[in-house]
Amino acid sequence: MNDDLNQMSLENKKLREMLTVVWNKNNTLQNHVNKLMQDNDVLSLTNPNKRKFTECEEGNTSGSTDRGSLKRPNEGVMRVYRRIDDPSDKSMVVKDGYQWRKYGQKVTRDNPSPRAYYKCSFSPSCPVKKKVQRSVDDPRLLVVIYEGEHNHERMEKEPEIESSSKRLNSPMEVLKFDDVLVEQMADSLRRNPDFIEDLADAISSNILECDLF
DNA sequence: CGACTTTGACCGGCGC
DNA sequence: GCGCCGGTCAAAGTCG
Repeated sequence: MNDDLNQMSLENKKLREMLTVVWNKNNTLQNHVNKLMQDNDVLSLTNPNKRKFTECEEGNTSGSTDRGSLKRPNEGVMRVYRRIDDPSDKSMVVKDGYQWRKYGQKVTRDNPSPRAYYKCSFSPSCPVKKKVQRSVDDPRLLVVIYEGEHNHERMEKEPEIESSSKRLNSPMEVLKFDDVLVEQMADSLRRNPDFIEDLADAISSNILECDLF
């Protein structure tokens, strides 16, 4: 009886360790996928041949030295992704605690969904603008590009969560987002014969390792 | 009536 | 110089 219990607790311990490893790998993979999605959306929002410096990846401040007429890159430019439940919803409203006034909408060449232009309407002196457009790859994903910095406080303490647009703040929302990501990853990987082969190798080698354990 | 949205026109940068 | 394209303007419409 005690042997059985010891055996079970040992197996339990092994399983827990394996789960930890899998969990860590999953996190690493998800970070990688997020990064890839961001890179992908950068390319889909801006024509790669005519990419402007003002729309480069956030945080990249290299190359900020004055080179002729080139604008300084990434000054106050921030990119945010919002998931929406209903891809047919055309409102593209993103609640972020500030009040925005729409001043234009355009269909861009490389993305069939229109891009909406907003200005911060709280203060006439506030220079912040934002652009909202659906991702060309995933219509359920809104890409919001903020330009500039607010020179005033937020209007609302917390952004209101609407059915059409949600922030990925709560654990449940993160899980939901993760589910979709995993779905997409699995789908794309299933179509890759090399991956299936590698997966089979990895599983077989893993089974051998476990047997030796 | 004021604030906001819609939408066609216009402007400037860029490539050819 | 011309055409394309993204960004902005502004008049008209809509809504509460």
